[in-house]
Amino acid sequence: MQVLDEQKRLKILETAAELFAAHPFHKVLLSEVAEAAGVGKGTLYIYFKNKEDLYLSVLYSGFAQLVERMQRRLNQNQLGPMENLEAAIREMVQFAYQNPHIFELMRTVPYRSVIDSAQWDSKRNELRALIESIIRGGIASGEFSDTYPELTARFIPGLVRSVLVDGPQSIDARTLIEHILHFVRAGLMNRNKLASEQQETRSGSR
Amino acid sequence: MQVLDEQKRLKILETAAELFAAHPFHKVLLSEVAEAAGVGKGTLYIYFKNKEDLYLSVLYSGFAQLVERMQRRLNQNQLGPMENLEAAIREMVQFAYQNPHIFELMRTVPYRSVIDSAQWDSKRNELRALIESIIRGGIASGEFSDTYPELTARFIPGLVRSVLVDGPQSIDARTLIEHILHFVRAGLMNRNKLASEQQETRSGSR
Amino acid sequence: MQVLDEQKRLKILETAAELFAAHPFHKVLLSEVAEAAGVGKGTLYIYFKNKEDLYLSVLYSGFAQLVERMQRRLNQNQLGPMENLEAAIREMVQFAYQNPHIFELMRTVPYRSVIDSAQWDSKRNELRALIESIIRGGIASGEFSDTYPELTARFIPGLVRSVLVDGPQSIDARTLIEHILHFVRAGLMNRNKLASEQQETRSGSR
Amino acid sequence: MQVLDEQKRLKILETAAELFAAHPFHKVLLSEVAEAAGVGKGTLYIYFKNKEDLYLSVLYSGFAQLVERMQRRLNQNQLGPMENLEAAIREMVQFAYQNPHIFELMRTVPYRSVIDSAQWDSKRNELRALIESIIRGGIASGEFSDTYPELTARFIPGLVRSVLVDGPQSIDARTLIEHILHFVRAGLMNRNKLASEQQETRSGSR
DNA sequence: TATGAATGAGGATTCATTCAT
DNA sequence: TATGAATGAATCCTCATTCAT
Repeated sequence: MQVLDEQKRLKILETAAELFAAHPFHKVLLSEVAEAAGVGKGTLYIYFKNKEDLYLSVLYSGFAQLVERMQRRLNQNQLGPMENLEAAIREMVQFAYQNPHIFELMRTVPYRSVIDSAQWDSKRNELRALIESIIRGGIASGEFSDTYPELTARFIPGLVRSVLVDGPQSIDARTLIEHILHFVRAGLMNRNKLASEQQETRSGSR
Repeated sequence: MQVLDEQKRLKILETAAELFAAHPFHKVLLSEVAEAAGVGKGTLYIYFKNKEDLYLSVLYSGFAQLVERMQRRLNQNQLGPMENLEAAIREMVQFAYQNPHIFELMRTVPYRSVIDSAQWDSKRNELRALIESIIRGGIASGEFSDTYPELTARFIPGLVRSVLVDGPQSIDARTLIEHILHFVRAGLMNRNKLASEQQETRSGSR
Repeated sequence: MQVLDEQKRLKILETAAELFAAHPFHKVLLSEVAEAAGVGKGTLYIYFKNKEDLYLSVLYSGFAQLVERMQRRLNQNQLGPMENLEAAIREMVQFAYQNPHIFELMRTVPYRSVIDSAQWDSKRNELRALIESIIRGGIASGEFSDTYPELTARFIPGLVRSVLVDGPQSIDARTLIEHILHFVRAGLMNRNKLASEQQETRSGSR
Repeated sequence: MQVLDEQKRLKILETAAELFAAHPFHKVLLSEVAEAAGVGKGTLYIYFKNKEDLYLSVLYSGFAQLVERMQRRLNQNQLGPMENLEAAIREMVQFAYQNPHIFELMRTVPYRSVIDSAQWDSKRNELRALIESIIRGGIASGEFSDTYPELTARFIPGLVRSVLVDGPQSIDARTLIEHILHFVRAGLMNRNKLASEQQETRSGSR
């Protein structure tokens, strides 16, 4: 199952992603995937062990993409914690709208299956860790205040997902981002710092 | 399809909920559901039209239960918006811990089906509407401030669910409730009211 | 896989036997077997695990039949060793003409497979043991002389089989039986006894 | 399909013989044959028309070898019919021990094929004819007595094979040869000649 | 000549659904 | 009403064969 033509593998993955996004697993026919990808049915079995492997590969690769995108974006421009968190949320929402089924999968891989699920778990943890590290950064710098950063790190993707349950069409991305940011900012806001700033402001205006 | 033995119907629903929560739709065999429920395969078709109907019924009945509980609690004691919201969240988390299977199923219906899934959708909307009405109540009374109450209403169950995907054992209910409440309070806090109250406080303390 | 309707199971087995006799394994379609047996394709899978299991079941049951027939015939009428051997050979040839593919299988089950192959080996050994016991009986009674009865016991089915390789049509059963008997009699003839009998005869005729 | 590299062709044949002997036709994959033979899958199609042709070629070449060896040995030293028969049997057993795969394949061709299996059949007939001619020679010279030489000619390879199905290790070649010879001698013995010789002997000894 | 990636016809197998009991 | 044996449409998957390189 060594990959032979990475280009072809990607083409299949892409095509399958579209179909799995549009229909549930058991309604997606491999014959359709093959045709849509412009390859023979047998070819699928050269690049993927079976239907399930193809499905999980779609999800894994999508997920890996998201994590990679977020990481790249964070490394790109060194910003403050809040800007980082905003960027992460924007990236996540954007990705979620483009790949609604990938995000749906964040619920965990449905069943302990073929694919090395340790690989999976680690990828999921990467996302969580990424968000958590941003939060902890903010706490360290005094900008954020959070008693349970590890819970908050799970909340954020959960907020994105909660809206997509009804399909992305139900709300536009911009609004969603804004509202999530509102909640996250409010929840992480350092009251003490805020209070002392207000104090200063009041003092200065006198 | 007049329901004949409500006890048996519930037993089937319960069993199916467990299985559908543990495995994806296409991996759940009706023969397994029947066996696990201690009925014959044919019996399933007396109580449910087909596999998909069974699936949707699981969702519907689960949500109906949750909604009913929440409504009862809210009617029980007439309180202010924040107390109501707190009660709703407590109820929801409690339910999630008691019925992890049902809550796990709070995901997209696997496919836009031939079958009329309106019934199930409407139950889901009821939950949303319930939460939303609490929020709108709070806005009306000036206690809350929220630009998109309909989004917030989706966020709340999403927060519960986001933590449970890794299994309820990963966090205790009390902590989860606290952290959700923290975020919800922060997000809904009426800054103006808060500010004016602080103003009053400061004025009064002088 | 508990047998449900033994009658139906036998019908399938019979039908499959005919088809497997007429065509090699991979040319026999289960759809054809099902149709010929007057059952649905799925029904085959109620009674047999899969195609291979069906195939091996055909062979095993055929083989068991042969052994049983031979045993019954031998028990029926208590005769001398030579008569027994003749009866066994007649039975075997007759069976071979009726079930050419079963006999072909005496070569050992093609590969260590699904079916409990210990069951198989024991059945094959039964046939061998049956013949061998007849021979040993003859040796004990002084009618036969054989240095390697265990080899001879293998020779006899081998003789039957050697002719069937070209298909039963190549020679008629009667002639085959005669010729096999000729060889077996000659090979097992007790020369000493013969000689002494001849001696007696000559003596008596003087 | 001009043969290009006889060495490679033989390597393929050898490998295929092993695999076809070890597994039934439909379980032998050409990909496995190719790999085991150390050639590409496509190469098989340069040397053989298709899978069936490969199979038949294995049989043909195996038999051709055996026939050739036997013929060479018979031509080598001009002897009497019994010595020839003995030599043939020794050669056959020896070959069987050296090439268990080929001998194992001395079974019915799996199916009456599209492909012309006449070639292979004719090789098999050559073996038979060779043995038969020895027998007929013996009959002509009065040394043998046989009502069905064509059957006997089939019996002899059948005797060899019957023992080898359980693996050659089960019996040593020398014993097998002896026992086969015993049966063949006994079966072909000219009773009249024997009788008259005995008569002579008795007469002479008086 | 040699290769092995690609192919797709062919067929085994599954499982939701039916229905005689 | 309850059952589970029977069904066969639906579909995954295999593997002999081809052909561009």
